[in-house]
Amino acid sequence: MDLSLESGDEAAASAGPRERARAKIEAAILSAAEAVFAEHGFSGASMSEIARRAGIPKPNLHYYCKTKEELYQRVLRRILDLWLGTADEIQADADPAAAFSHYIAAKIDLARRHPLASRVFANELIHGAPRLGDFLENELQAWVAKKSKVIDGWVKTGKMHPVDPRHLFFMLWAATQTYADFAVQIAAVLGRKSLKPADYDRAARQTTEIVLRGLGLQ
Amino acid sequence: MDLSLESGDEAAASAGPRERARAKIEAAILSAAEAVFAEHGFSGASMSEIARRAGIPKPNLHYYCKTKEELYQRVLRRILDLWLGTADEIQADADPAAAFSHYIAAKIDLARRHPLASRVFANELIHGAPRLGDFLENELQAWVAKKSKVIDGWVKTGKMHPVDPRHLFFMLWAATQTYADFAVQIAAVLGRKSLKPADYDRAARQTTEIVLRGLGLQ
DNA sequence: CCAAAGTTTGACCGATCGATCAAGTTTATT
DNA sequence: AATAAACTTGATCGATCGGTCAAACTTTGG
Repeated sequence: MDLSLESGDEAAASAGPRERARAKIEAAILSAAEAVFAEHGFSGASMSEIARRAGIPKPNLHYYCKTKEELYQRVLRRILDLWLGTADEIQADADPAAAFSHYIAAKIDLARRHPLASRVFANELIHGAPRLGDFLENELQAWVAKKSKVIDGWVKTGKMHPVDPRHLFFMLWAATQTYADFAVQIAAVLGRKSLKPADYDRAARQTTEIVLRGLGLQ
Repeated sequence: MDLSLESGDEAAASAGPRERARAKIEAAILSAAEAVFAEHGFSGASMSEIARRAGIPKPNLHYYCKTKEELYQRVLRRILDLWLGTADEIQADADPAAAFSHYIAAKIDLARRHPLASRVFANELIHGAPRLGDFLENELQAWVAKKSKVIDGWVKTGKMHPVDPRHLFFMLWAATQTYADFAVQIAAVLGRKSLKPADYDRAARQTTEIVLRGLGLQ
């Protein structure tokens, strides 16, 4: 049964103090790394700063993550799983209006709760995704193909105006993630130091309205 | 009249071979710098690689641009002017539907013709705009305020559904620039090596349709 | 034709980077 | 208690970075 199998990062359920300490340190490392990678990009991020923010000496950081590349891959993988976890509402038997409403709300909520993750991913894409492996061509494309079939179905049954589902997703991704990736710009235009909950709410409401009406769902 | 005033980069109209050579070199430098900054970000970009792509030795690059910071500022300034130059169609006496159509088309055309510029700007925003000075708070905010008044006017005269113009701009910026900033992702999902003209056309058409209908303009 | 100014370039500098090492400490096992 | 394994850390390495220097070369103006 192998109950001693470590489940990765944080699920140190019933374990000795060593496992628990290790889980805590690895969590601190991943959190610090995400912040530094989001702020400075891969090249600009330094292992020294990540170690400092995680509260450990630099050689100790290398003990847990052999190379900067490996640390980045760990951070990235966590983000990709977060990314693919959304949009379970878009299914054939769902109501299109409700599904898109929920999707937009969920995506903007993701931007609010995980802005650093979004920025690391955006940074990776901007620079040509040199460290993303085959995620885009395999996992993401399959994800889009599956959801596109659902939307094509809605179109064929006259439930919404005809659209190219793929470009629709590009638009939804962009319109929602912009509130994480380009938050500085948005905050500056809105005259704030940082975005408030009301800003995200208004963004979600207006984006939903325009998109639903634009798709003939309202 | 001071006809000898150099107008900056390339307008070496009637000048000696030295001025013309200088203009050509500076153009090569800015072009190379834009490409390298877009690909690697500020920290990741190296003066050596910029010099190599511009076809000159590194000390010669420093002769034309004292520091990496100064070179980046020059590249950035050129991009910001390009950015603010769009959207002259959004004016009080214009037809809203035509104005938004033209704006979306112009923005996507900008993404197609200047993807590197868009990526440098996006990269700057993602990392908190540490080198953007007061552009966001001054120039951009004023730009948005001016255009927002126009849109507010259209709303008050019942020409379109009520919206918060600022969030509308966030959506339009995101939906159009995504075709430059995240072109790798889009190309991968569409199953292409790089985006084709038809992709941009379809993007512009569908984005325009959804937005116009969403704003009650169609 | 000559001196001054502008331009080019190989060699080099200190700083910082990712990564390693070796010696230490702490914890788990028997 | 003893041994092995896991973990910690100051010191240090070679590589690369942005930037400089001084000596050469080229154009310009008188």
